[in-house]
Amino acid sequence: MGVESFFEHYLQKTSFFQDKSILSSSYLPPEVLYREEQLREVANILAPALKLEKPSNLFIYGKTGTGKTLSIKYILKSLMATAGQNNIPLKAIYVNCKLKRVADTEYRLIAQLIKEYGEEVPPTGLPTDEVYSVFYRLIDKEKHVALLVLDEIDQLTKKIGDEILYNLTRINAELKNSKISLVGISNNLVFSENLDPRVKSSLSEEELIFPPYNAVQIQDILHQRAVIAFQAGALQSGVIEKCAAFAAREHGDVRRAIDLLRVAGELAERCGSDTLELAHLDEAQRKVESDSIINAAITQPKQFQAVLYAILLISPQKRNVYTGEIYEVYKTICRQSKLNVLTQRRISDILAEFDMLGIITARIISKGRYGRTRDIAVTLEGNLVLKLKELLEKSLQA
DNA sequence: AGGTATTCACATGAAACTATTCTCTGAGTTAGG
DNA sequence: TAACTCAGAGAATAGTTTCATGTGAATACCTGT
Repeated sequence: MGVESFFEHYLQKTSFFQDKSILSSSYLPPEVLYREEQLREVANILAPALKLEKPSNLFIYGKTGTGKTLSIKYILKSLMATAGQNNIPLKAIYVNCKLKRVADTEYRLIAQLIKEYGEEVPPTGLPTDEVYSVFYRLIDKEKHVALLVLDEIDQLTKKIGDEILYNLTRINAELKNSKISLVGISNNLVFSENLDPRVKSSLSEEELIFPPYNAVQIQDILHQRAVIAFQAGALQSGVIEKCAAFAAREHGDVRRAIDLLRVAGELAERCGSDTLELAHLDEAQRKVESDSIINAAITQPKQFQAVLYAILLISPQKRNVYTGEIYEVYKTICRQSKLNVLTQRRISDILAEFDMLGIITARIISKGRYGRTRDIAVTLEGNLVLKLKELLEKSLQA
């Protein structure tokens, strides 16, 4: 079949997706299922903002994919709608603190807030105090209440400490006209434990926990979306159930389930099937996993790649690899590809990061008289290892 | 045999350094009046 | 004299190095039997 006729054929064929965007993580459904209680609480806590009183600061905990972000966005949306109808000067700002180069440092977070108020501040070169005073000026210019939602706030403090949170809680003392309330969202359930007590007490005036969804709930949520996302009859029976079961096993992460469903759909579509079958789900799961790992690996900087390549070179022969061995191999790799050789100290950190990313499994063991080291194992399946090795080799040549 | 003390090979932490990107300031220069 | 240019001082940030300290358990070394 020629390319042209392939395109023709492609156009003719109707997709069994009706609206794929429903399955993307940015989709905001008209109704949030199984979070009634949480929604009610959040609404209760934030409602005073409508009367221009400062709502209590709120802290929301819950594992990934438990609907935290979705719920908050949902609330903010209806809150703003009400405020708009009644001409209430209310401003809601949602910031994801994890986004690189957007809000992952104190300076950038404030800069981002300034942007939300319609002004710009240079990306660097200014003292942080300067940026703060610009922000104060902007926010205090006209009387209003600001709701500041900091998503993935634990990432922020992990990187740069909790000083910034202290500064944020102190903002109100500096303001004459306006008031600002903080809503922190964290994936880490024990986040506040290693926080400055002053910060902790003022930040968590109210606390809320989002429990994981169970399998039945995940099913309903998937169903709610699948009905609009797919053409009628596009799903083989049992697909949603199986998808939900996968996710429930992974501590109730709905986002994973939705991703899985979308990828399975794309897969099924690509191989020309009329329906989304159970087999596609299995394949999708493999694909999701290996894609994310490959992607993580090849977007790493050169030095990281060199380290990973070193690991992959040794790992087939041995079950357990130690830091020292990796470092030796790494050094020769560096010399071959004209990279400068980093310290073992640095490599140690890089290995720790790979562990966090889930590319390797590392645990610290003591070999008694023979020292202490990371015990590193590659958990990827053989096929993936080969593929990765190839990609890394190519990348390091260039 | 049983109990300590050592010791290894790193881990982990903190601080300092380097390079890059960007702003702001003020001295010196230029061009027009 | 006003406008312009350009070097230098300062900031923020990422990535790294340097220096310092921590650490779990296999071994070496005792000790008294």
